[in-house]
Parts: sequence; C-alpha cells; structure tokens
Amino acid sequence: MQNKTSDIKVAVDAIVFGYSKKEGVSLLLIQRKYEPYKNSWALPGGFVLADESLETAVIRELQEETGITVNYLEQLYSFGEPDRDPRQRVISIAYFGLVKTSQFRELKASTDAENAAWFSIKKLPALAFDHKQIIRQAVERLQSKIRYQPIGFELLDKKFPFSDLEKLYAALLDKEINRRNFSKKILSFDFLEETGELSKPEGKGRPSKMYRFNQKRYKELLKEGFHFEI
Amino acid sequence: MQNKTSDIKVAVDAIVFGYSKKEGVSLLLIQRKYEPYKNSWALPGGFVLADESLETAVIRELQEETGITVNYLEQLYSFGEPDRDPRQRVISIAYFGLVKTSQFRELKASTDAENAAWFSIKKLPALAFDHKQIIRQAVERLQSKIRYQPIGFELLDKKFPFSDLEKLYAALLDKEINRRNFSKKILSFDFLEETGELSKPEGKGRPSKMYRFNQKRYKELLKEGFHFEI
DNA sequence: GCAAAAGTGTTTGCGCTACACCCATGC
DNA sequence: GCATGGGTGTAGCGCAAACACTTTTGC
Repeated sequence: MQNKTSDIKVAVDAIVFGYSKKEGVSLLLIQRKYEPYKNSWALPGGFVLADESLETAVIRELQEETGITVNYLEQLYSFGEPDRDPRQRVISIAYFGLVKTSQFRELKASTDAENAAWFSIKKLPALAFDHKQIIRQAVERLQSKIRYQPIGFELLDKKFPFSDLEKLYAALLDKEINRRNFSKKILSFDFLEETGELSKPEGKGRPSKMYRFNQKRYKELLKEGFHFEI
Repeated sequence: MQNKTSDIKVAVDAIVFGYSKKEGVSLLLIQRKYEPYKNSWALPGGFVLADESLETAVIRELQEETGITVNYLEQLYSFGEPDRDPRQRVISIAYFGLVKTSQFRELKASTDAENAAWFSIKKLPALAFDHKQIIRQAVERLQSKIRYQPIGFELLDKKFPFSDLEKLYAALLDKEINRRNFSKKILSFDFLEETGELSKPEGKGRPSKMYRFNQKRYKELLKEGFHFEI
C-alpha cells in the first residue's frame, strides 16, 4: 500500500451569521473543550458520520454544539491542505448559514454543555486551525451574495421596518446607502409586502410600516426571468 | 466505535472545458476501465493521496488520465451524498478547469493508455455516478462566471480575432450578441491589446485585427476597484 | 461587382444618482 | 415647537440598446 488514501477524515464546519442593530453582523463560535487548540474559539463542526449527508452533518453538529437551527444554509468551500490539522489529515467542507435575529438572541438558553457565543465580525478572537481563513472567505461570500440574491431577509425577523433592511445592507457592505434610492429599488422588485402594522417607535421619530419578504412572489419572479441585483 | 467516521474516502473530479468554433463548448471525459460503471464515460479524477493538496491531486489525475494541463482551475463544489458511489462512501471535491483551444486539439496525441475524449456539451453520453449532476452545476458556474470574470480568454488562444471572443460568448450564453455593443463594451475595459497582426481570412470577408488579453493590465484595473461585467 | 465579415458613428430612452421636501411621532 | 427618523417627488446625467453605414477581403 504505497499510496495511502484511506486515512483522510472528513469533517464539516459551519459559518453562521447573525445580525442585530446593536452588534452588527455577528458570527457563531464555540470554545473547544479538547486538544488540539483546547480552549481556543473555533467554528462549530465535526466529523461526518458514515451514513449521513454533509448537510445533515452540519445541521446535527450545530444543534449539538450550539442549539441553533439555521434558516438558510449553503455549501461554501472545501478546505483540504495536508497540514491544516496537526493530528492527521482532515478535509473540511465548510457551510455558510444565516439565522434570524430572534434566534440570534436566544443562544445562551440552549447551551450549557458547550460554550458557544456570538462575536461581532469586527472583533473576532484568535481562532483554531485555519478557521480565520475560512471565515474570511465566508464574509466575502456573504458580502457578494447579498448583492445578487435576497438572502438579507434571512438575517432579519419575519416582519421588519424598512430601515432595518437598509441598516443591514449598510453594515454588510460597510458603506453608506442612499435611503431614497435604496427603498425605490427594493420596493420596485415587488417582493416585499406591507403587513399593515406600524413599528412601535423606539423613543424618537415617526413609526415605520412593517414589511414581510414574500418568498412565493420571489419564486414567481425568478421563473419570469427576474434578476435581483443591488 | 459506534459512529464510524474513518471509512469515508476522499476523491477529486475535474470538469474541464474546451472550446472551438466548430464544436462549441466541449467537455473532457474518460472511459472507465474498471467496475463500477466499467466502460461508461466519466469525469477524470481519483482518490486524493495522503500528503498532496486537493488541487495537486486534480492536476495529477488530469495528467495521468488525459495528458492535459489546464491553464485555469478553481474549486467547484463538493459532492457527498452517502449513496453516490455503490462501493463505499466517497466524497468528491469537484474542480472546474479551462484549457486553451491549442491544447484542446492535442488531446489524442498524449493518451493511448486511457481512453479520453472531448464531447460537445450539447451531446454528452451517459455518465457514471452522479457526474451528470456535477457537470450541470459546472456548466452553470461557467455560464455565470463568464459574465463577471474575464475567464473566457482561458478558452481561446493567446492571440485571437475579436469575433472569436464574440462567438465564444454567444455559444456560452446560448444567445445572440449585438456585435457593435459587445465590442464597444469589451474594448472600453482596456485590457485587450492589439498585437498588430491580422488574421488570415478564412475564405471570405475582411481579415480582423488580432487581440491579446493583457493579464497585467487586468490586475492593475482590479486594484483600482474595476469590476468586470457583461 | 458582389458577397461576406470586420470595423465605427449616432440617436434614444431607461435607470440610477443626487437633491429636496413633507409627514408622524415623543418630549 | 422642535428634534428625530420615516416617506416620497423629480431633474439631470450616463450608459447601454438599437440601428445604420463604411471598409477590406476573396472570387
């Protein structure tokens, strides 16, 4: 057996983003309980079981380690440099997930076994393995994907004031947005609907209409050849 | 050892595209010599060795099985459904490659051990494993990527008449292109340079100027914040 | 001269940008 | 009333689509 091929382990990692107006864009991390990198912060994830799909493995690990259920998940990239894990060869298929702000807050309740926490992507701790690089790639994917697919809504609550969407885009793209033009563009797409409700004013200013993303309408538009683009 | 994780094998597959005016967009396939799917056509690829990177594995397998050296390569996606290989669990990291037309023609010379051939993507044979699905995804990637990254040049010769580029885009996007507007747009990007030569007219019509893609200029433009988009 | 393919100029209209103003709320 | 943030109208500019015409070759 000259060319050993069977001792490569297969793992999955999850890069899960959340968002709040206060904290901005945040990332879900766990604190490792074992060597290597014991006590370091790292991406949630683990080895794939013999008969589960990759996606199932991610969902399972996220549930086990953080109690979180994502409402958007897609494969990001596979990382397989021979030396990325000091113990043995491990290739990791990284998945990219988004959770709504309501879930985002509820983290602590469901996690006492593992130590899991949200970190603002502007203030990340030192990270295990090549996870820093993986996260960089995930942030790039998020920033580019938000421009041509309406995944921003997966980070907001079901109902949200329009200004929340605007602030989210400003935070994600890290630049100011022209309020007038942004709302004209988004509303012209015709996949947002008013719920009829008004937001309770948070201290100051006029209350805003609440909106809801109409998934069904969006799917219809896609069939008609519509292309989302910011 | 209740949860077996160590018996998943790791493979790579290559989806390599070529292009010629006659055949259009073509795909490189090999004919399998062993079971399963013996004699079926399949993507070139194979298991990753213990100490090589994923990309190295792809390049090696392509060389061994087809004699081809790609001049563009990027990771496409990882496929890992538990039942995608009848023998045992195999996850495959698929890579997406492009070769220039000159290489594209030279295939037969370097391959007598394996049976390798180009197939027009409009007339693909039956395929082993889940390779049909992988190819579909690769074609989608090619079609979308060609619009926002100048990878089309990787499918043409170093020097090419402008109309070749136009025909390539028409073939890839499967729609007609307005000659005037296409050339205005591409030339305005300022990363094509005239070589000064003229094409030998192929029978009829006026000979055309030959162009060359200026990689260095393109990199400069990127630094200045330029964004390619068709 | 004629057909075929390359090369170029110009009008038109849509969409994005920029700017300006009005409305509803809490204090 | 005033400050704060939400909501909307519109002029102007730029760019891309659409169309038309000229040039150079082989026969």
